[in-house]
Amino acid sequence: MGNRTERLLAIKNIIATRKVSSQEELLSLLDKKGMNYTQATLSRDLKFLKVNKISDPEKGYIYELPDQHTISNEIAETYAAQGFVSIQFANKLGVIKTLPGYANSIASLIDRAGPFEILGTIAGDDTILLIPQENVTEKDIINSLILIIPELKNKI
Amino acid sequence: MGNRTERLLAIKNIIATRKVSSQEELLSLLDKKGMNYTQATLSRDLKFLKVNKISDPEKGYIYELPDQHTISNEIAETYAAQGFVSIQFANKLGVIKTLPGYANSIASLIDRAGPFEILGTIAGDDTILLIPQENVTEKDIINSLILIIPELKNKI
DNA sequence: ATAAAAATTGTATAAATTTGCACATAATTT
DNA sequence: AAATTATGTGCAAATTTATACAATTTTTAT
Repeated sequence: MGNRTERLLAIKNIIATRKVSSQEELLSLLDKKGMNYTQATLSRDLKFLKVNKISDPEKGYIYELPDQHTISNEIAETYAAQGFVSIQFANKLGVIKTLPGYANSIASLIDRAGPFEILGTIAGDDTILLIPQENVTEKDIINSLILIIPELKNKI
Repeated sequence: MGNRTERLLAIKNIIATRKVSSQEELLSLLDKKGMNYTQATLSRDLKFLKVNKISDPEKGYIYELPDQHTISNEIAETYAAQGFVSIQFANKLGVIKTLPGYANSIASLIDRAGPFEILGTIAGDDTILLIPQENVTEKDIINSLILIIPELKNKI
């Protein structure tokens, strides 16, 4: 019946709007809207809606609608990979060379992904300094970079 | 017991490589590599690595490294929004007009996101036919589109 | 319109994940 | 070097999420 559809829409709406980190929480938010169901139903709904649970600095983990994610793709990555020229290591530091002007955007991509292998980066105009975590090998660093920008695989 | 960094790398590696859908499963995969810990440790590790749990058609939900996602929506989305011209509704159907040649890529974006409000799409060269789910309003459809391509907000 | 099949949901329970506590080990300070 | 502090981990309890089953409603086919 229309009831389920209505509930699914409400759930999508809530999750798109606020940070929800458990089904119980979602349950009580729906309750306030006069829709009252049980946690089991929400479990099924979330699966149906393909809702993901993703890391959030504030609340640990929160639900997220799948759409957002799925979107970004080759276009973005290709664009990033385009500016990448090379990477070399010396004295436990990594140095990435990029086309002029690309360093900052690539570095920010790395920073945003924030893999634990990489403590941080400093970017100039066509150079990125990359500070690795201790006990992490060059190969580990490269793997984590490829994970962030898959197209790099062909350029390293 | 090996060291933590080594374990974290192994976990990243496993998750990047295969579809893992529970910590127990991950536990036994590590076990096979001679690394043996407890599920509680993995729980903490996954949180540390900001690993997400995302919907997967095969295995229900699987772990995914955060990198992939986060990458860079703007570029891809802007690109998509660029081709969007208008949307209109008639007889319970939606019709999206796009710039010539854009219809397919935009439609595939919608299909990939697969919001339940939209049963499916059919794309020509500059037109997308959009078949809504029953009992879903035009506003619901538009909201779900905006969720997929936020930049559309200004063009609708 | 009616019987059969399919879908929806709650209840109870199982399974999966997180967390408090205790303890060991490593790092830092004095 | 001793003392203090921080970090990592297992265990068990608590919390959160998923599911088997049964009751109920909706849909489909006859």
